[in-house]
Amino acid sequence: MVARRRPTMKDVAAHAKVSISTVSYVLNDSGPVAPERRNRVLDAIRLLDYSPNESARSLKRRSASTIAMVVPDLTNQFFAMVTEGVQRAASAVDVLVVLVVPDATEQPEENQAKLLRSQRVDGVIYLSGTGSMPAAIYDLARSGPVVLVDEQIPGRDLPAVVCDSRRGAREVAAHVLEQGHRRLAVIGGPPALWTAQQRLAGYREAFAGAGLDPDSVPVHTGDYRLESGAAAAAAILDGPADKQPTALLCANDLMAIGAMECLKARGLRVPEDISVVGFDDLPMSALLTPRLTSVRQPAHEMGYRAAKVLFDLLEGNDDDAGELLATVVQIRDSVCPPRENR
Amino acid sequence: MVARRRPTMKDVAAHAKVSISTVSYVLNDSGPVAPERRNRVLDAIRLLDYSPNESARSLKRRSASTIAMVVPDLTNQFFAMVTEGVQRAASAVDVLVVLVVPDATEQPEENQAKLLRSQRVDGVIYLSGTGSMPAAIYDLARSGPVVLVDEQIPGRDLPAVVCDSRRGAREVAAHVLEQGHRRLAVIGGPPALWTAQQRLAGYREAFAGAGLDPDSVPVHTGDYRLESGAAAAAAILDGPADKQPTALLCANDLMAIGAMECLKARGLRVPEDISVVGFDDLPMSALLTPRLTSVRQPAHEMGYRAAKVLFDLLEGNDDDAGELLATVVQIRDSVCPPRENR
DNA sequence: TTGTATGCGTTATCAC
DNA sequence: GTGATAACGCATACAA
Repeated sequence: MVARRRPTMKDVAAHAKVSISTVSYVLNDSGPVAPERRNRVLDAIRLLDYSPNESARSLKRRSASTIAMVVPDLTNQFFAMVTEGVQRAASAVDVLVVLVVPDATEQPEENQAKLLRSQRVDGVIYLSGTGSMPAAIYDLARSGPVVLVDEQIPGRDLPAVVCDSRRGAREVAAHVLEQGHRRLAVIGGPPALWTAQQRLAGYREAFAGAGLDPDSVPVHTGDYRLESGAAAAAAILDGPADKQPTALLCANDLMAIGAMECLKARGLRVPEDISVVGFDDLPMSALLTPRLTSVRQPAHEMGYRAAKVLFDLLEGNDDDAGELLATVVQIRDSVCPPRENR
Repeated sequence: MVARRRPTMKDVAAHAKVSISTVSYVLNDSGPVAPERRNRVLDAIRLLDYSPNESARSLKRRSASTIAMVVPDLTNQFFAMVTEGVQRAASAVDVLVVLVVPDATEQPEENQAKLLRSQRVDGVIYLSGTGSMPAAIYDLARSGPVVLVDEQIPGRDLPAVVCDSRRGAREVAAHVLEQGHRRLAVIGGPPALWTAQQRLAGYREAFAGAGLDPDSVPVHTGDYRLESGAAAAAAILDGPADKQPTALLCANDLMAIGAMECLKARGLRVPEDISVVGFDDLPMSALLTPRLTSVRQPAHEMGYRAAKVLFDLLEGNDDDAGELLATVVQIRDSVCPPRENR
């Protein structure tokens, strides 16, 4: 393979026997050019297999046509879907998406901030998964637009695209209550996370709506990961025998799955012995045994919208949007009436 | 937020009362500079919160410090893990990864080729998932380095990082045969895909090794997706009642899962009525009921290695590496001896 | 050791 | 309609 130099506009101009500016004009039709000469240019471009050097363009235009997507863990299908949504929106407008997966063992702050300042990306879409980045993030936001997905930072008002988690949580909880459950337990997410707070709030609304004292329902705190769900379930089962819950409300599917694993390991059946619901409706959740009742978030759509918001911001439109996307409860097999009602 | 112009080297130079080149020298320590002046520069940089414009750098250096990762579907956890591996390797050397998820509805060829030619990326890591891109890919390879992951193109010799699928397949199949199964059926992947061919070959080796005529084992062709596994299973069950298989060898987990769904829907139990094995060992596979016996591929490692190979190529080292990575069979609950041996 | 000047490939301004 | 030409921000050969 001969490592030949890529052709530049100059080469094209020479071949087409026109000036460089003319080539530029046809490339961006940013100026008038006689039909005949335009064709000569087009031909030369094809002939030389020319394509513009985007680095030079970026330099000139002061914009990289690139955004960054920060995501904690691609293996989580929910995050993967959000990311795909971002990708889709970006590629529709010819924008590149660079993937940033902060390594837990380093402190990403400086790196990410540097990335944005380096002008290699015009903006960033941020999904921390932990809710723990106020300082770093906010620094970022001073150098360029940042939009949050699936989370929100209480104090500061960064644009964010989120779901109505509270409503979704209220609805699944209501479903469980309708089945007759009265002794419940919640496995919640990281208290620092907005979504975790919202879901908890939603559960409590449902409790109150069903005449249950929200404060009477024990809340076990997890971290949205599978293992923490299992641990919480174990803690619950190890609690006083006389008030074992008949249903577990888990703030996400991963923890619900962990909880189910734990129950299974202890010989308990779901839902006959204990009902379980999750949140997120991961693709895999419908493949479990029993199929997990959950709340679907439009993950792909969230990513897509977030990207749109970012693009708006980049174009100067201060269209903060910010409506809550809708969730929908997926009723499946992991819930049934409690034993005493059967 | 005042949209102030980002500082340039010139500004730094002015503040530090040195020339532009001196600033450049300390930035890349590409030249000698007196300690005292170096400090002045460093201070100015900090003071102005300066960071170099990477577009300008790319233009000058003729390299973007960016690679592209082409992946068909992030929702597939195997692909997600490979991608994370790539990301990890890249961020270790300060290289950006742009994510390309070809939309099935467009023809990606031209777009991708253009991306590479535009010099926004220095190289590409390619994972088609379908094996169907000879032309487009090969075009790509003329404009810059391309390395394949988890696949290989028969005719042309592009660098590729793959696993020893054949061996893994041989080993699971052997495991199944050891359990006493003699009536088997294979649900294979897309015949165009190298991995599918390898796995099929591995199965056949095991058959032969167990004294079975490889040609006597029916092969149903799927496309590596869940639905196709279900369809294939349905086709098998609808076959002649007198030679129903006692075990299903599925060329990947997704199809195995689809098959299990189908079996379950028809009231068949796994593994009591029929054993099932997969390939890939997706994280979710160990969470199914029954837990799926599968072959683990070091997905993360594959991505990591692929990125390494690409970087070597970019630095001119023609280190094609190319050893096969090892797989390891994960024996779990979806296989048991056939009924007649119990 | 330091500074000046030129070029990287494009875009855009301004004469012609 | 068209074509010089000056930036864009940085790196570097070369002169001082």
